[in-house]
Amino acid sequence: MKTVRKDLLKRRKSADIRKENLQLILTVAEQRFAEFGYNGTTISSIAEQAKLPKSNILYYFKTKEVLYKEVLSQILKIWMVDMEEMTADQHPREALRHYILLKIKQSRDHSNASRIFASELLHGAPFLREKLQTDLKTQFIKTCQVFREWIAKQWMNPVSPEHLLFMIWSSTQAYADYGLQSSILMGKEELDDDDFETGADLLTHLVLRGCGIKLL
Amino acid sequence: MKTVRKDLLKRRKSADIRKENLQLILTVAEQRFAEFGYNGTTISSIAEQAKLPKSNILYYFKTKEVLYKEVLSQILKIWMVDMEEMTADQHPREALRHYILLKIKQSRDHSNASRIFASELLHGAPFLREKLQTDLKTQFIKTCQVFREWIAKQWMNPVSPEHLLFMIWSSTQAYADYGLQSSILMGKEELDDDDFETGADLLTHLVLRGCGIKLL
DNA sequence: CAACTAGCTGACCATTAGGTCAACAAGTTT
DNA sequence: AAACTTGTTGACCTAATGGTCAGCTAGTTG
Repeated sequence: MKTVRKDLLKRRKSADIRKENLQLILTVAEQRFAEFGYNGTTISSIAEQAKLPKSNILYYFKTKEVLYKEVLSQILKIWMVDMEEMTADQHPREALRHYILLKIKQSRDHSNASRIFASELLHGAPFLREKLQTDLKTQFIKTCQVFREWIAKQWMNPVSPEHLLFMIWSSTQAYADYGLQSSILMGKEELDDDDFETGADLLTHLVLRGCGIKLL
Repeated sequence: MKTVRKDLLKRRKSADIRKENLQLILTVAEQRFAEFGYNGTTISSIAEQAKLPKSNILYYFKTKEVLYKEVLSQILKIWMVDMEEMTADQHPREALRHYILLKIKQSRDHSNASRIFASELLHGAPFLREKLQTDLKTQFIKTCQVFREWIAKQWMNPVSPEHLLFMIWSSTQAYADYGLQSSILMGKEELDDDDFETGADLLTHLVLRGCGIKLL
């Protein structure tokens, strides 16, 4: 295999090799961690699936913990981006609708990342605590502030910003976390596009109506 | 210790011993599994916390898997009870409000159980799949049917029963699963009674208004 | 109280997992 | 192409973990 590649595609530069392997390992690791959790995932199993020897994984990531943290840090970024887009000058009708849609899409498109994040929280966020207390908290406070301004402008009813945000997070997150349960209960192999759409619609509707936001 | 107990409380009967120890082990195991997951929990750590020798745990539960399954099966029961209470002849206003309240209380009072359940689902429900497909699915279908009848009676808008139920599950469940995250973000040690109440109120409000159920 | 059963436990074992290392191969630089 | 850096890997080590077992003690029963 490798010799073939070498012959066909010339020799790979060191920098490329590094980049490719890092990416490969991170991708595979994300899959495994999502499915089996931190303790349930072995370096060997990652190696096997990546078709690399175990030692090679350890060459790029000194320890399993380092690898896991690397995976995690990428996830938190993804998780926070969408929130930044909501600003006080937007109308909550569009802003919330948009945010909910993005968040549900994320559950579909980055299901592994979402699940790792959830699992981490579930078990007390041992590796993520600090970042939660700093990065995410900052963003959280900002977003709550946006909600408060919307309330001040009487664009929405005075609901608790914190709890509203939790509620949106959990409901959207659920399409990743509990996607399996849902599909089992509905007798499907997997949730389909329609499910994600119905979910997004329902949630948007509940939130907008529940917060007394005019639907236009 | 033991000799003291024996002297003070007479000798314990075999049956009692069995019952007490089983209960003790199950309780401790639930704590550990909730905090560290299946793979992250060692029999030794359970033994240590229960102040029993490891062998004694293995005496009552042949394997770790057996113990875990026993913990799980108790959980699913708890998880399903509340749902049964909703029936078509009740008005959704009271029925849903009541259900949401119970479910959130459950997140508070049985936080460990809730988290184990969540973790199990998150990782593909390896030990629970069957029971989901049978017991829970049956109840799920029943409850969706109740929702449909409410819709037929025009007591609520025609929303997707399945997705509505998912949404209630995830939002209430969140107070157990993400309780830690929430408290970190709000700068508290723990979620307090007030939080649970605010959460329940908000969610109830969103659901009732969002489903067009008259608030009285 | 003798025979029996249930509860208890330390010593032991096999497997596995994370991680090290030394030696070699492949790229890079001068 | 020699010297050097980066990438690769199998063999090896150590610690932990799930689980067994033989022998013990404590309750039960005829």
